[in-house]
Amino acid sequence: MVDRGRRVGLTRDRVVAEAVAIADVEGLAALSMRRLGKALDVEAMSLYNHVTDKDDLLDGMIDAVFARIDLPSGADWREAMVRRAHSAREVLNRHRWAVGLMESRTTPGLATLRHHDAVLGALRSGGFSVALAAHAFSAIDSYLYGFVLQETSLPFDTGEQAAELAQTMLGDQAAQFPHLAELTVEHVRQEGYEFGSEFGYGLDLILDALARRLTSSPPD
Amino acid sequence: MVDRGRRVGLTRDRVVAEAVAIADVEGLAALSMRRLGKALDVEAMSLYNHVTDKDDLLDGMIDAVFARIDLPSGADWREAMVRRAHSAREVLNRHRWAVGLMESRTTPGLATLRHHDAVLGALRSGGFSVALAAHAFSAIDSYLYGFVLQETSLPFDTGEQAAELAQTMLGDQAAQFPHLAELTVEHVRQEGYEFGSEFGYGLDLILDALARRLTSSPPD
DNA sequence: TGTCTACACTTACGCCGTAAGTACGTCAAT
DNA sequence: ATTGACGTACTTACGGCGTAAGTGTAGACA
Repeated sequence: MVDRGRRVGLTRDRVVAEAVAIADVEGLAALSMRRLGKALDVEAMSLYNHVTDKDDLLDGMIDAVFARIDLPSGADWREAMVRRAHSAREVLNRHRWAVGLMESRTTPGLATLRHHDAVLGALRSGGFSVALAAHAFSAIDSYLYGFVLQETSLPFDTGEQAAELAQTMLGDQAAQFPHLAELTVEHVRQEGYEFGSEFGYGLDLILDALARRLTSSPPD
Repeated sequence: MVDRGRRVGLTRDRVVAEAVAIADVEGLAALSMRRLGKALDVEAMSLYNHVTDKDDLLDGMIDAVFARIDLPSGADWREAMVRRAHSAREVLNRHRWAVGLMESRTTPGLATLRHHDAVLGALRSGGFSVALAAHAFSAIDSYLYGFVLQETSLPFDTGEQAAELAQTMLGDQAAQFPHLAELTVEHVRQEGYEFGSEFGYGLDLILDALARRLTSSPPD
């Protein structure tokens, strides 16, 4: 029988943290209770002393991710939004499984609530009405999650790889999809193109429009 | 032995369509090869004559969803974008599993390519440069997917339900999250509020900003 | 010292995706 | 009319999954 006296006590946090680590390295699909137990030197069933469910574990993982995103800070609301958006993008990219998982989670954890509250707070003290803050929050977060969703599912990193892949995918059907072909040839196949740099452009679009609503304000 | 002479031939399309139907009604988690086989009156393994993998099946399902989204049409690019965005939102909402699944698919199907090509085409003939069309495409789709992602994971439909839920979730911690509390009380708890109506607002933000870039154009 | 509690353990069940091999209906060529 | 190849559905089996249920033991406190 294994020596369990000297065990460093398992905790929910340790379990969740290890689950995050496994999902990062091996993908969410590879995360099973048995795999997680092995990583923690414990049988799968022992994990259930710290987690009610696999679902509960997944909830915890999402919350752990939110805890790593920088809260917005600073007097300038716009700058604060930009910084936290980039932080969020970076964190969600480091944990590629997170966005896809969000769809199925419905009960936000503490860090998630704290994060959302801070974002709303930054907007409010930037002069946004409650209604406009709600609009801004929804628009920015939708864009953020959607962008990361697309970004993480891309099977390439650089523009060159993208162009290559696009060419083989389009294949001889290039004629059938002229605009995609055009995009590939004239835009993506540029020295130094990266899809990631699109992020700032779209974010600016939204923030520009919000700024205009804020100053020339009909309050809704 | 079962009568298999009179069988209506299985096809990839029939298999995919039934898989979509099951995922719609019972959720993606309930979709297993055995479950799908049962629905088609066939053993699980027979499905592999029409589908190389479960992954291949999932690819097919995503493509089937894209096939149901209206292509943009009409002379006015903005109106065309609005219509196709609403169509996409509606379709993705009817197949709640789709957005979450997109994250893990990397090889787009025919309908998907056709759809993306048409969107780019509508922008180009609306006067967008290749570069601006790329920006617009990325921004709009990110927003679209992100919005639906959030929308489908909401455990409520009306503002009242949302407010109720928010109140119980915040609980006595309302003081800890003042801005969320404020939002709930002053905004969400309105007669007739629905999160869904946020969609148009954010979309307008993006389209407004794009229109401005288009007319006062530095071409990038 | 004796009892209680917390936590890790074992076993077992019914699912899952799919590799491998088999049987049969259909149809073109003989 | 017979044959043979092909397409398709079938059976069996394997290793892995989440987790219900029950067991054993080390450490804390009386």
